[in-house]
Parts: sequence; C-alpha cells; structure tokens
Amino acid sequence: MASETILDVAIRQFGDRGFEGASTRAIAAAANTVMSSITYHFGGKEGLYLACADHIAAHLAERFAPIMAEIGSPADMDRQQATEATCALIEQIALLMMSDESRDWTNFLIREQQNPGPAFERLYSGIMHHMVELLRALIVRVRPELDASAIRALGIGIFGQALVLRAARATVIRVLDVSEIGETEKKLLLDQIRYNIKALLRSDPPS
Amino acid sequence: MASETILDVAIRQFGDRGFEGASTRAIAAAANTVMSSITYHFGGKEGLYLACADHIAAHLAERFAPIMAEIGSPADMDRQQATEATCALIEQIALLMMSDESRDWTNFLIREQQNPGPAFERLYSGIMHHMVELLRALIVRVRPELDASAIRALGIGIFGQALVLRAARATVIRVLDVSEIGETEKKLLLDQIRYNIKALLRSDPPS
DNA sequence: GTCTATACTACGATAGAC
DNA sequence: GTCTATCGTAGTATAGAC
Repeated sequence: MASETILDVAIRQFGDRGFEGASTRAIAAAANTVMSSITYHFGGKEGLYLACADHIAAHLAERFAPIMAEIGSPADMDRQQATEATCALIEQIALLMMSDESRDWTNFLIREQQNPGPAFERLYSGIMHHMVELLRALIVRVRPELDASAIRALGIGIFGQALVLRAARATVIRVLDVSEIGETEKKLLLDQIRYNIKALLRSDPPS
Repeated sequence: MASETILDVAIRQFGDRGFEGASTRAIAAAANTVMSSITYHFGGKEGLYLACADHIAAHLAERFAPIMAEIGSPADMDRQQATEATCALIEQIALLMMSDESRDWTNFLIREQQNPGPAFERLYSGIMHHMVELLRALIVRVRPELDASAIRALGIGIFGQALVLRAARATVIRVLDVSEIGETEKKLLLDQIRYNIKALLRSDPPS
C-alpha cells in the first residue's frame, strides 16, 4: 500500500526537518508518488502529520507489547521483582533510544515534546501514558513509603537515564569518543543504566 | 544594535521550527527590519544559523562562569566536596533546562544534537566540552576506583537527570499533572535530582 | 486511486537606490 | 546600514483527466 510508504518517509522527513521544514513534494517523491496522493490519502500536510503520530504510537505499542506483557501486573510483585521489572522496562526504552531502526520515531517524538500540539496528544494517549503508568506502579511497589509527588519525580529521573541517549546523542558520542554507538557502547551504557536504576531505587538514604 | 535583536529572534525561530522551517523574512520582520539585513550582517541564512550557535555558546559560558568559578579545581577535593560540587553543577543545568529564559537556547541545542552539523561543533567546543570535562573530573574524585569507561557512562546518566526536564518537557508536565513547571515543581524536581545524584555516586553497591 | 496542470503564496539571494 | 524591487525556485492546494 502506497500510504504506508508515504508514512514511513514522512516520519523521517518530519523528524529531521520539522513540520514546516519538510515538504510534501519531497515526501511524495521519496515515496515514489506525487504530492496529490498525500491530499488524497491524508487530506493535506496537517493530516499527514497527525497520521504519522498515530503510526508511531501503533508501532511503539507493538514494540513494547512483549515486555509489558512479560512484566504483567505490578500489584502482586515484591520489591525485588518490581526492581527487576523496572530495569527491564527502562532497558527496552534505552535500546529504543539507541536503535537506528527507531531513529525517525524518536526524532519525531522529541521534536513534538518541545512544541506539543495535537500530535503529542495522540502519542501520549496512544502509548506513552501506558508506560508512564506502568513505571509509576512499579516504583510504588519498590518504594511504598514515598508520597505520590516523590514517586513521580523519581520516575522522571529514572526515565532520564534512557532519554539522554537520544536527546543528547551527539554529546554522548563525543564523550565516549566514538563515531557511532556500537555494540561495545550499547553494553557499557545498558550495564550502567541497570546499576543506576538499582541505586536510584534504594531505600536506605545516601550519606 | 540591530544584529543582536536579529540573533535573539533567530534562535527562537530556529529552535521552534528548525533550520529549513524558519524563514529569514519572518525573522527579519519580528526583529523590525527587512530580510536583506540578514544578508548584510550574516551573509545569509546559513551564516545566521552559525552566528546563533556562537551566540548561545557565549551566553551559556557567561551563565555558567560563576558556578564553574565557585567549583574551581576538582583536583584538591575530597569525596564529599566533589559530591556536593556535582550536585551544584547539575542543579544549575537543571535550572537552565526548566527556565523560560533559556527555552530558546535549549530548543536550539537539542535540535542540533539530533542532526549535528557545523553549529554543533561550535557549541561543543565553545562551552559544552568544558562542562563535560568538569563533570568527569568531579566523578573521578568521588569514584576513583572506576575505570574511564564507567566514569563516562555514569556521567551520562547523571547528566540525564537534568536533560530529561527539557527533552521530555511535555511528558514531565503531564506526569506532574500541571499546566506548567512552577516554583513548587521546580523545588520538588531539584530536591529529587540532588537525592538521585547522591544515590548514583554511592560507592557501596546496591543489593 | 493516481496522475497532470495550474493558481497562488512564500522562500532565499541579490542588485542597487538612498 | 537600511531599504525596495525583482528573479528564480519551491511550497500547498485544488480541479479535473484517465
């Protein structure tokens, strides 16, 4: 189906160049069709942008379905299990942030975070709030003594462990003194993230 | 001077809409001048973009000069002092990430991280590598037993604590269930960051 | 459904008046 | 230094052929 190809190309273009910077002609040409196909399938540039958001949400939901199913319900976990589940979840997010496959999705997502519009609404209610809620529930199991605000703030910090790998990608590559994030760097960063999360979830206070 | 106004407007526009999305006509109009002024002062759109990067680097250097002077040299610090200095540095970065004043700089910066070009080079060598190096040296003082790779990976995780506040801004606001990040939320997040950094810098391993 | 043709607007660069 | 005028290009939208 041509509209699938158009969506994939459009997500890349929008992610790289932003809504205004991307051109429907260029998107259509890269998808081996003409600009008016976009009008036909999506109603116009704006409609295409929103369809991209839905497409990303669907793909993310599909990608995280296995790990979320494996984690299951945090309600009947003990501390150790919830800690491990948190590590597993963030590890998956970190892998996403480092993957080339999802480079275009994450670029689109980060861009939309800076100027949230209707597309962010679709992304958030489509997939992100499920993950936010799961993370929150897991932290509650590990640190039941914390109040709701602290749980949320801690969750933000834990999520930052994965996000930094995409949002500051160029800096990460510079700091590691490599030309790209290869398998060696992936392993290094994932191991550190797992260690960091366990440190962040400890209940005995630092000196 | 008119070229100062043009730079401020341009940083906002480039940050919001990207290089291609921003228009020199719109930038000039918002700076109460005409498009050909940009040609005169900066040689064109590309020159303006690079000048924006230099402008941001200069402002960031100015903003962080006090805290970096106060921290001084990590070489003669003990663990406790280096831990406190790390907290102070990341706290300043976190404040920057949350500030409206620097919204445009950080948007520009994050955008440039996704597709680094000559402008990233100027930003990195202009200011960022100083901060990266300071953070690295501080962590070395706190955790001298770690090897160079682990120091770098830990630094990335610590930096992520601050970065997430800007890169996932829309999600942070959603999670905290507020319409903007006010004083209450700033305090909550900064307190958590300080706690988190101390947890991340602990040398006794988590269970 | 996919294409061509066209209308209209906006873009960046540049030359030249003042 | 700041402006107007203009050129060539590229943008979105739309109507209509097939």
